[in-house]
Amino acid sequence: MRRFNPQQLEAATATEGRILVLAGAGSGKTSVLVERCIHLVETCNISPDAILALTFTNKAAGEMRSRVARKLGKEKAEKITLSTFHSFCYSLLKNEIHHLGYAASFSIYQERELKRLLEQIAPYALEKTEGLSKDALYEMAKRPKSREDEKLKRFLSETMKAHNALDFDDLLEVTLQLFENFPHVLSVYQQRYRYIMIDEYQDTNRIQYELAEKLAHRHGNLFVVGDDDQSIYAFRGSDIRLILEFPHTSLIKLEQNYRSTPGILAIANHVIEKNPNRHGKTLRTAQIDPNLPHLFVAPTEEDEAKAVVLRILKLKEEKCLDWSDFAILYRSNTLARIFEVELLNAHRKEGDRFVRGIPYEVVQGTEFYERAEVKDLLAYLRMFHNPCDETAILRIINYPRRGISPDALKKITERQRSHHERLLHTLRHLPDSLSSAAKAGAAGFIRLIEEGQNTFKTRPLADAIRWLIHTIELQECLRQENKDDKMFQFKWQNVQAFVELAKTSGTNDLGEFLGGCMLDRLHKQNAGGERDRVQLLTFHSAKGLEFSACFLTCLEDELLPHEKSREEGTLEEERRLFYVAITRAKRYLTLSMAQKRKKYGAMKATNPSRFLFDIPKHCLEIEPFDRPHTFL
DNA sequence: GAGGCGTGGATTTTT
DNA sequence: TCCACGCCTC
Ligand SMILES: Nc1ncnc2c1ncn2[C@@H]1O[C@H](COP(=O)(O)OP(=O)(O)OP(=O)(O)O)[C@@H](O)[C@H]1O
Repeated sequence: MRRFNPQQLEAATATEGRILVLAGAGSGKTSVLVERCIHLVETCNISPDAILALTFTNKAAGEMRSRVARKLGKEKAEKITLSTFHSFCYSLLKNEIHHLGYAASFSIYQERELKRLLEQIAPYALEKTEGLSKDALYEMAKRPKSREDEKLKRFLSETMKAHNALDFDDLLEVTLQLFENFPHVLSVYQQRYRYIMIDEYQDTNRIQYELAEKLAHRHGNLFVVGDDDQSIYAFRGSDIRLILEFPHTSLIKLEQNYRSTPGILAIANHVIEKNPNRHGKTLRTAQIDPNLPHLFVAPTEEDEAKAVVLRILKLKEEKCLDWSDFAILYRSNTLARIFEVELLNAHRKEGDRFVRGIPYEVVQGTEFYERAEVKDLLAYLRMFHNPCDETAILRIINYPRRGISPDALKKITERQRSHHERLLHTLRHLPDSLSSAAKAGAAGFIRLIEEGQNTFKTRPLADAIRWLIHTIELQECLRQENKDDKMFQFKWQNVQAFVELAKTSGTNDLGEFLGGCMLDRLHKQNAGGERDRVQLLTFHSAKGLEFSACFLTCLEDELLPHEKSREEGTLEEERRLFYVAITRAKRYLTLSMAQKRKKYGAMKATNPSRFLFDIPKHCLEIEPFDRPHTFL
């Protein structure tokens, strides 16, 4: 706090009332939040468990906690409730959801799973379903516009309740319902959280707003910080008006940027200026640095990736940076692939040896959890924990094969539906028409569930998972399925990585572990291992972070602005996204694009992002493209 | 009931 | 390019 300017100081020490900090990128908003936590505890003697600080991503929450811990010590820092809205609601519901008739062991359904479920129930919920895609059904249930839509929505929520399951939106919605219907529950939390603060407030949605208002109602101390120019989650329901119209007792603006060089700030301003309807914020910097951001145009996507990697090697050497000072940013997750390949193949000097590969981390990478073998294991765990989770059950009811064919399954679910039973009940009382193979399979499956539940209750988590893998003969099953040994090895490694994840997750509680997997996308790198890695992430997930050197890649029309944004009419949001990305860089910023990129396997010519034309030429150092002479 | 093969559709962004 | 799903045969 010593280095804070007067406005920051004011914000960090104004503890009472409703305070809005509205300020541009890199002006120290998050720093203020951190110092405010410290000030409350150290100077005002507020108990850390009276503080609720909500962030947008788990990564941001983690980062904030470690910054607070540096000053307050780990013990006090851990007592602060510091998480995303979703994690906060999840933990709260674990304790309180019984009021609403769910069990604490509730599952969390992914969007995909919800869509699939909608397809299954639609014929029973609607008059006619032909011509309705699963996306259309999803839209109907989420934002009902007619009686029919309402019917589908109700049917879905009844089904979800029967499955004892929530989706991501439900975590917030159900918490709000709880607060509305059980005032005595709300009052406990209102009482407890005397100071509430929210980061990235420009990206909160209506429900988050209502939750915050309800929680802050008693003490009235609500502190929100944000930047309307960085609102990039409208597609998820965030509403910029919530910050612009936030009723406040005090408004504080921060105008000094401490993060970036003047050259970086200049292009950020040129880009965002082109948006109409802005609430003109000024950003100054006191830094002196004559360097300009760079721009290069590569012939192909592969050339672009190679060039980025070479630049990283060169810059690291020249400026003595760590790997983790570098970030490669891109619009969509799939683009990470190309850079991963080049990072893996890069040769570099370490001391006087040549080594292959640059350490990197794909931030928020969900690839691991997308793997079928991992999803299967998770489904087993979910089923043991919450036997009503029929999405999980249906996924693995015949995997590995146990004789329950699609035909048999149809008979089972038909009976289930006509008798209004739980799936497990039907599996215990099978229809006679089933083949004997299916009957035997179902009986074995029921035994497995019972044994599994017992095992997971009594044994340490990793042991129990090993038991599961052994019992279902997963290794043999994978070997048989994958004639290609390499593929088998790869999948088996993922299975083992999952066991490792459980071992290092720091919990033996199945529910807690599952929560971590679903909400946090726990990663083995999170749990330890080498931290110093080049960071690969989307423009979206870079929000709130900063890096010494940033590479903004794939800056092509159709990618940025994304072609889909054209139909949606969200060009302004795409421009804000570019602004967010630019302002992540502290010292070195390189923009790049490729003239040809593969689309569905075929090379296709590209055009430069239209946003590049918003930057005056004199603000950039435009590099001719030298085909990188690799020493491979 | 299992497994192999061929076709057509897919990719935005996240908790 | 890849994967999911449907159709076919054993
Ligand atoms: N008063 C200050 N003096 C020097 N450096 C500061 C000061 N305040 C903040 N900083 C530094 O400026 C950088 C940006 O701060 P911070 O991340 O808090 O900004 P922010 O407003 O939250 O940014 P964004 O909106 O982009 O998330 C950080 O590296 C921080 O340490």
